[in-house]
Amino acid sequence: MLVKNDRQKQKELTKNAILKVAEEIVLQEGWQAVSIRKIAEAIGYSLPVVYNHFESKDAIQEEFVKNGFNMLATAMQSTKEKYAAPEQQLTQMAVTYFDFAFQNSAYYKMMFGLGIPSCQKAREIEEIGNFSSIVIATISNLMVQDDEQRKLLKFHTLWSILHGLTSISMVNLTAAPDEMQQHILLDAVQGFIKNINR
Amino acid sequence: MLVKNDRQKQKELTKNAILKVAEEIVLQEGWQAVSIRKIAEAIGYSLPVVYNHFESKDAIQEEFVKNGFNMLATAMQSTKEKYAAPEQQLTQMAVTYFDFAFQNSAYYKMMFGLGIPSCQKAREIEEIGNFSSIVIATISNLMVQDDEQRKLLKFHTLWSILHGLTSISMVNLTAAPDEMQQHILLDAVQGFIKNINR
DNA sequence: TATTTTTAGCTAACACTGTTAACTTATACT
DNA sequence: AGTATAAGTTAACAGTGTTAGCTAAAAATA
Repeated sequence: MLVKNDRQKQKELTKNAILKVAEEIVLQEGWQAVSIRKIAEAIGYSLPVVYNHFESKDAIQEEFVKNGFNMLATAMQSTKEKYAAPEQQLTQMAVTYFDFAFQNSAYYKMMFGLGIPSCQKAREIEEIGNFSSIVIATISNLMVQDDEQRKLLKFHTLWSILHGLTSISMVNLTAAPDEMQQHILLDAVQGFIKNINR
Repeated sequence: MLVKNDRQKQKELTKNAILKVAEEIVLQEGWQAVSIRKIAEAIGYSLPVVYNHFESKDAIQEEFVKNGFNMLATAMQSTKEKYAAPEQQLTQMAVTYFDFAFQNSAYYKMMFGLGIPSCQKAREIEEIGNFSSIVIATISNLMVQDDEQRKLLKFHTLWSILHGLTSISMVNLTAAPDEMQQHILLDAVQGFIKNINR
């Protein structure tokens, strides 16, 4: 005979179990490998029990998104409190962001819908090389010293800026209006160009 | 009676038809909604015919990635040729990149495995707001003028930089070694800080 | 305490999915 | 004309998300 509180406690327990199992599968095989049946078996219940805790598979993903952003927010907040100067705060918060993404990659992938398109093969696609060359050639003309390593670094920086802006506004996470997008783009690229020779 | 050339022509034709159908479905419902059966019906053949042109569903996606990077490369090359000064080249190439992503969003989503996590709901998740506030508060301390609109712009710029770097190195598209990642990150963020007051 | 109501859990099914094996039909070549 | 080859078919396997309908146990009521 369970009191109301014990019930709720039990419910939360299995809910956490579900999320934990899902996280493990995501880490090893990706979100598409997560199945309600696998989860059910892992937590020792039959299939429809999962639906008592989550309305759908998408709802599980949504939980990851929410939890993920909460974890990220608290991590960055605590980093911020360790430093006084805003410059240092921002720089260290950037490191925290990056670390969070890789230490909790299951969450990060959910948060931005990264489907991991064949991580293994991605590097072998030569078409990407063509694209890189064109950009690197242009960057090269802006740089005073001819350091191959630095060119590569600058290329990756620029590509990150472009892809980041693009995918964030594509996933529609922000409420930024359309006319703002162009400003963000130019703002970021001009900052990149200004900083290109250190 | 078809000659060898006609055969190959026919084969390429249906291959293109497959890709076109896939593209349409991706645009309207996303990659996960693409099914071999839907494709087969749309091109007027039975199911296994699709497998004569593509080894698997993943192979179709890979074709999108390759074609996508080719299209992107040629678009950026042609933009580059329209300008003389490297600063202008780079700026306009950034615009081209951005435009490509949205005009060919089916391709771009494939190229980076963007799964579109509930585009509709994404904006309603308040957890994202918490995260934003923390970063904006820090950015605010670095800015001399107190323009709310500009703060938002700078936040999106920084977030784009962070997410771009993170997801590109997570998808493992680049051959950048691990110790370079940190450099890219700091390079980008310091460029951002330097440029924060225009 | 006995009876009803609510809850928890189950099995079984539906309508899909990617993928493949085995068969049939039409075309091309000797 | 007869045979090899290619093209295309149906049917099945193993898996997916999701739901309807049933059973057994616990909680609440009388």
